[in-house]
Amino acid sequence: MATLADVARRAGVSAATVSRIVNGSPKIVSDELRERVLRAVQELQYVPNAHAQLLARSHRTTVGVIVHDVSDPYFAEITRGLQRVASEQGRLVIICNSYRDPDRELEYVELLRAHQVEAIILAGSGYHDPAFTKSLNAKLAAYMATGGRVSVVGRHKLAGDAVMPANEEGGYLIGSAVFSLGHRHVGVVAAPRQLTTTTDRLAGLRRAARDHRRSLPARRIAYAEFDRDGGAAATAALLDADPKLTAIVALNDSMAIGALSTLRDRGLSVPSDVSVVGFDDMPIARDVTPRLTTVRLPLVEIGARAITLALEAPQHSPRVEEAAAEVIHRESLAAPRAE
Amino acid sequence: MATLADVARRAGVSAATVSRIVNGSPKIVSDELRERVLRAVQELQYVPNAHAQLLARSHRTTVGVIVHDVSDPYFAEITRGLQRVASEQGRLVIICNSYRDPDRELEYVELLRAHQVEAIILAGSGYHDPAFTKSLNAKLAAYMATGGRVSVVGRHKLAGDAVMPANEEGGYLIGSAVFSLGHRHVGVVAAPRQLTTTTDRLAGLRRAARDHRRSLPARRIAYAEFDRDGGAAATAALLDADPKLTAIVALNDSMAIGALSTLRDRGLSVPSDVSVVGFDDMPIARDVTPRLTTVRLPLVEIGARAITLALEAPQHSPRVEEAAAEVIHRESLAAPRAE
DNA sequence: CAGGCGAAGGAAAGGGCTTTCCTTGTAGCC
DNA sequence: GGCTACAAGGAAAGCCCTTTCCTTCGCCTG
Repeated sequence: MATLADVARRAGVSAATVSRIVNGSPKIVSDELRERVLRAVQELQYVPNAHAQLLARSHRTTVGVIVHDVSDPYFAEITRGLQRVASEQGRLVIICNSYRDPDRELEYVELLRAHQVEAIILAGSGYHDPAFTKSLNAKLAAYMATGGRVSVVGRHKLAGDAVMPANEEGGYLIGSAVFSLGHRHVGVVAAPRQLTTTTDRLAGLRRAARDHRRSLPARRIAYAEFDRDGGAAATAALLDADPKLTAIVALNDSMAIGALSTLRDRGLSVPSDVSVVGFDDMPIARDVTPRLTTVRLPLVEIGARAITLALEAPQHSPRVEEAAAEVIHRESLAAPRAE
Repeated sequence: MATLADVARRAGVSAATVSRIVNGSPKIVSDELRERVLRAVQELQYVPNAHAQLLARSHRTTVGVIVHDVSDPYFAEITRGLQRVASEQGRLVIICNSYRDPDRELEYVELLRAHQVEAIILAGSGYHDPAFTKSLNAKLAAYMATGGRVSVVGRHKLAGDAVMPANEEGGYLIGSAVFSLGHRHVGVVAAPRQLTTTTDRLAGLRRAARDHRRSLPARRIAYAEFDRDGGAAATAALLDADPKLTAIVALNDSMAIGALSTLRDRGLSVPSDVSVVGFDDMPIARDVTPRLTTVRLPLVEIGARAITLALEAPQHSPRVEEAAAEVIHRESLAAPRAE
């Protein structure tokens, strides 16, 4: 691998000159030397060692983002918004998938610190796990103490800037849509209960139930993995427990799609037999049959705002921004059949 | 930010000792010193600077992968297989999204080289673009000349190990399935023609047509972006040009879903009016209505094999491995209605 | 013509870590 | 007791760059 010194030797100049030319420093260099150096760079196919540069330079230009899984559309959207701002600001972003494993999340914070990132953005849901939250906080505090910037998406009980998706509000809106149509037997297909996203959305649902003089008994809430197969399994369990269900609220679109699949397998049609609603408005929501009624969160914007907060100068007190939720009405929700 | 030297000072030992303990070197260190050092590490929240480590160490442990877009399920699957092997082998992987921009692809090769990666895996489709291929080859050659390893997924005319998805074969299989049912008016929803993936799949389709004494005239092939909306637009164009179409072959599942959407908008039902088939067997293929008949490629395995090739010692001549395609029969393909 | 100034390039000091090679001290052996 | 041998820790030489001074030189000014 050719080094700066090799180039300098070949061009017959000092390392300083090569560095200045390669990096386009404002210092004036004669055209002749520039020419020679550039030729040497070409001939040797020289590429600067990024690690040496990072070590020698003082300022950082990389930010890290920890998500559950970028291939999940929810995080893909957030990441897209984030990347856009990052590019605009000349920052590189390192993406880390925690796959919802708290330990891995901890490791990644360490890794990003090791890589000297300028900011860490935590985009995954928070966990109801005091021990974990405490150690995560400790790690982040150590990072922030040395000038690192942190921002989070969602509820984390972390001292840092945050963008809050309106999960509770979204739950309330979609719940109201369902209850106001007259549904009385409503099942909820929920994600693991240790995720704050789950409890927040559920809380909104409960508030909507109360407002409509309905209740959401525990037996009508099935917890499962936060994906299509989890949704399918939870729906099956709900249906077995109460065949009279007229509506199913899934806590995200993937689970709603799983619900659709189970319903189809059982010969129940949507929405005439059972209504189904989702959450997140993933792109695929408009392409399933029936098209999914769901809650839209401005995910791209959430990502963009999270990184913007992280890149701006820190304030005295942590800033918290809300991102509004909105119900997208499609075909999968209808009034229950008259009994 | 605490450094190794800070830890050494605090523990009252040399930097060498700290390094040995932190990295678990085989050299024996007394329990007492180990104890003191570990305590200092804790107290200072020390995390080694990854760049300094990479600079000081000789061996590389990171690999880079360039894909079109990880949030595309096709690449998400490949990446998953790749990540699995990487973790098993103790390697970190850097993911780069080229968004199908050749220039960005070039830049990323440079960036990965700068980051001293051990191997580069090119997972995107090749391009029919001699100028680009040439400069990419030059960059990769320079990288390989200094000990870098390269492997590619798909056809790239690159001197390196390769895993070849059976695109031609897959095209042939799905084409045969369509033609053997008696379809005579078959439209193709194709991706941009400069992608080798497109031409390979098309070639298979043409071979199937010949075998069944049919043809695939140019007017029945519509090229568009390789995504859902591209598929929807191309389908509309095809239908406008020839309303008698009885089958549509989309070159990937996203485009097939777009086709389904256009068909639905026009009140045509699938498969009774028009059959639709896709390619890639993305997870969502079984969840749309009707369930999509498509071609499965062992994507996770392709990713795993690509990185395995890259990590193994290079052979004299580049190795090329084939990955078989298989038709997955679901509901979106049926015989054409008798006229 | 001395003195000063600005332009152009180089020397060298880091930046934080790994690792080889040394030094020191102790145990073991005849 | 004198010697070897080995265990345990440290000194210091890199790894490859950036950047801050310095030096040199030609030119202008008074």
